[in-house]
Amino acid sequence: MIEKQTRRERLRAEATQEIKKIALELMSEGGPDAISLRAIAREMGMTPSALYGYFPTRDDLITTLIVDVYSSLLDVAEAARDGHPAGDPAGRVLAWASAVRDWALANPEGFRLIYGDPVPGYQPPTDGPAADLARRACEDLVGLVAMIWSHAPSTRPGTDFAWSDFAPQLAAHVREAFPDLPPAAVALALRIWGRMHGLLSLEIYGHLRFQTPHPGKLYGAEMRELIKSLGLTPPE
Amino acid sequence: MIEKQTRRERLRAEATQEIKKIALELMSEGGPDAISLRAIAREMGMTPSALYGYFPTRDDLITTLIVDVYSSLLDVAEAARDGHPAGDPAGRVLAWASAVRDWALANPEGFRLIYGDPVPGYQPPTDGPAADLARRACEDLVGLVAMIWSHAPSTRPGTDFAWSDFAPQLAAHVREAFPDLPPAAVALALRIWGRMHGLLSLEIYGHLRFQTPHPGKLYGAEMRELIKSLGLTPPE
DNA sequence: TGTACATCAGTGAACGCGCGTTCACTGATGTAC
DNA sequence: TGTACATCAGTGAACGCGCGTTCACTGATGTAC
Repeated sequence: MIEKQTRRERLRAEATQEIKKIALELMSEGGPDAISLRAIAREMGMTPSALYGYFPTRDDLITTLIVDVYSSLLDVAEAARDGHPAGDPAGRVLAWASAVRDWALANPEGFRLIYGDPVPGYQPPTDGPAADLARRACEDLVGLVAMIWSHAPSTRPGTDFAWSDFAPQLAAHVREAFPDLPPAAVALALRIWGRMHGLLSLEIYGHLRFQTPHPGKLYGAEMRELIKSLGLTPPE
Repeated sequence: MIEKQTRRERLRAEATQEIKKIALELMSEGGPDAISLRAIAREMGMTPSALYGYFPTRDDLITTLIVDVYSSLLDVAEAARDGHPAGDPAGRVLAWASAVRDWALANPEGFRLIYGDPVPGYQPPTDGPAADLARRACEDLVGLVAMIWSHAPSTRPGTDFAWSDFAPQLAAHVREAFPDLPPAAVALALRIWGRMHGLLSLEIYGHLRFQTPHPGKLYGAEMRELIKSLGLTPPE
């Protein structure tokens, strides 16, 4: 009996998964606004109203989609980073950065969902799970920078940053987790984020198409130069 | 009589301008898909069908908008660059980069129009004026790098790039315009583009909101470190 | 300067479309005795 | 094991909406004599 109850739940979970999968496919074909409940229903051979048994509203679907997709990105990136030992900071950073790009190329719709124009009419919640994930991404980066900072204390970007240059919540969190880290390290983390995001979003949005057939080479060069500028030696 | 003929044309030009202005306002309020002929007509106190006297179709409006906006960005950036003498490469680069950011902050809708998700259902032409403008932007950047290259031949990013790493058209154009420039310089130009675009699009799309109250300081630090890494000394 | 005609900006009604969402319902799947 | 009931996934019709685009038209502005 419990098993049968579970069967219903399993079917329900599978249907939910299929809805999300089809939503992403639709988006990959027609942009963010192609995610319509009617189109999903059509694709699934269902009635539009049937979807209301799974998501109370279209915006809830979108929110769920973003959280799912963002989590998967971070999971993949963190796993790649942790594939290298703590003694190999350059390897950890490069693995993390490469994983982010690989994921974005494999899931361009997901990348657009997270970083692109908000879906028409969709207002992202300022708190809640999505904001938590953004914070987690930022913490990952600061963690990587902290690791580098402790390994290669030689050359440092000299720009003077103060804790007041960052959001209070971020500043407080960093100072607690990494008491020895100066504000300039946080600035560096955000700048690294910018460097990755820049080449990546140009590539994903097709703006490098007419410039280079090997966007990955640019990305790699950028990351390796970053490593070098921090006093570490990148792998071959 | 010619004067009266001209008057009609002037009114027509003014109406065209107003259509475009309102389209951008609508987009700034409601995202790219808020650009609807009906909404524009509503805002102008006209009938939707009246707009067909100015643009044959909605997509033509969008294309015109993109070209307009992109041109204004490049005009502003080039003017800022040319406000510094040829003997001051760092000044020229920084002025150019600052102007791009200032423009983007003043015209976030324009930035999204150029670099964001394509407007739903809109397919950007692979050639034509929009592609020309992208090429012009790229040439500006390569020009700046060429200028730096000739001023500070000391430290060079060592990554090995070949001409085959770039689109044939771009490679040919650069080799003709700057015969002494190595492929690595073109790679550097694209990487600089990425650095600017990264922080800028994170800022414009609101992803830095919860991280820092002074995104401009990050951008400035990034640009000044770039200058330094190329062996130039940034202004104070 | 005055009249007859041409131009052309804008009107208003209509078309077919896809959308999110609601609501009363049917019928199959699971549960309790 | 068999029957009576509850649950709940999915149906199908309907709502009101905004959209791009068309088409025949009106009426003001400009032109030619």
